[in-house]
Amino acid sequence: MFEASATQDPAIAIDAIERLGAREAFAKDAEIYGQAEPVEHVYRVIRGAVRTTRLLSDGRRQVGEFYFPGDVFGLETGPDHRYSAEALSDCEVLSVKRSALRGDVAEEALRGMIWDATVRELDRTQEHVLMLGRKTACERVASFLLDIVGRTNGLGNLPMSRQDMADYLGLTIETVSRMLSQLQADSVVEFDALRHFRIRNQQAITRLAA
Amino acid sequence: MFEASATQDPAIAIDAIERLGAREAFAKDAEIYGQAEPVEHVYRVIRGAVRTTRLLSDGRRQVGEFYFPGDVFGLETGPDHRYSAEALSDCEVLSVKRSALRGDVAEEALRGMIWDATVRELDRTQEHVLMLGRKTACERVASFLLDIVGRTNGLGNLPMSRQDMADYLGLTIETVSRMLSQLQADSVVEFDALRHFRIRNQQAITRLAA
DNA sequence: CGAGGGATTGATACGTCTCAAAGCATGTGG
DNA sequence: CCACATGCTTTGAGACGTATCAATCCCTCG
Repeated sequence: MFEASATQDPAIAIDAIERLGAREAFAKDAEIYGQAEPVEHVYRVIRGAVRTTRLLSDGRRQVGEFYFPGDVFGLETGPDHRYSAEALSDCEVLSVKRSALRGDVAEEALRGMIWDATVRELDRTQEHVLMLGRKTACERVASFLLDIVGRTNGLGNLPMSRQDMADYLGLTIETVSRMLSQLQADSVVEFDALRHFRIRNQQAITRLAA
Repeated sequence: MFEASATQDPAIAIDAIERLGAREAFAKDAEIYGQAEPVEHVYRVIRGAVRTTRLLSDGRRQVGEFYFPGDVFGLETGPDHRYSAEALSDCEVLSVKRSALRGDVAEEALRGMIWDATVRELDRTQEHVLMLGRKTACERVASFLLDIVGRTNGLGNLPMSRQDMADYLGLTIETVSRMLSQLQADSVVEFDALRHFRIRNQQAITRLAA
């Protein structure tokens, strides 16, 4: 259960979800599932990007995570979703009914994939806790940019708005904007468009990410 | 794998870990495992309490979680620990070698228990993210007290220091202390000892926890 | 090309941190 | 059993970082 999935060919799991999964398309900002809805499916991003969000009663919003092609989401654990999931851009996802996973020994590979995804999710969530608990605004933004680059093959594309970034980083939109401006002024990164940047000083951004 | 564990008798899993696990005792502040050590065991608290912590390079500390009797910890996911675990008080834990879990169909119940514990861990970590990202100091402290009461059968015992609380809540020790004083002044809680309190106004603390 | 909404920048307010001192538990030795 | 020493906790004053409010900018899309 633990080490097995690390050593097996990931293509087997991909094959399993592709055989069982239904392809679905969502328009930008469409809800994929809602907070407090029952957990019925597991999803995998094919194209585009997805965010999960959670609302406090007075409207404060926290973004749980961003998901890119290949990422699995919807792994939440209770009977009901605690986060809702929305399309960041027009996107396509594969979805598999959780009930399809029960008792079928042939889908062991798919289970392994879900275990791996859960483990990765926990890992990333723990990193998120460290960031929100102990990093400064500048460090959070730097960490975020570095993380995005690492997850998207070095392309500095930001499919999310500044508000989404702020709600992920536990900051306001103005603070995010100021930090981005500052990083650019310090020649750490360079934006050639609102949502596209490149790293100009790898060493500096790595140090700033703390 | 998903629903199965929810419907099965938890006593079976408890039995499995008790049969396989080795009982170990740790003195207050002793390290159970260290950051960057290989992940070899899974643990369950028998008596006392445990904290997991993570250090930034410059010494800033984040407490990941507190664990009480019955809780499973050490579930971290990569080959190496990203958090270290320490005894909050003199305590006893059961530990099971992860390698003992591999390929043994008879230990399915134990696997189910680990799945459940991982899921609970993810759940709590997501709650932690929301708290650190979007709650005020007062709300964090109120949430924390409420959580502790919920996890320890209504006993308002705090086995951790103010510093541990601060590092869990992403605050300083002084701010935690001020918020506790304020909650007490407002008759929301009452401390009869440094580490023992009771809730005086359930409605108020629930509202403050946001 | 013009309208609209997101993003940036600026000035100020506020919450939390920092530094410092005093208070209070806990444990030790007389 | 008391007195003291030690370390943790509380309280206070001031500094700092981020939020808030407001105006302008500038992309994007129609």
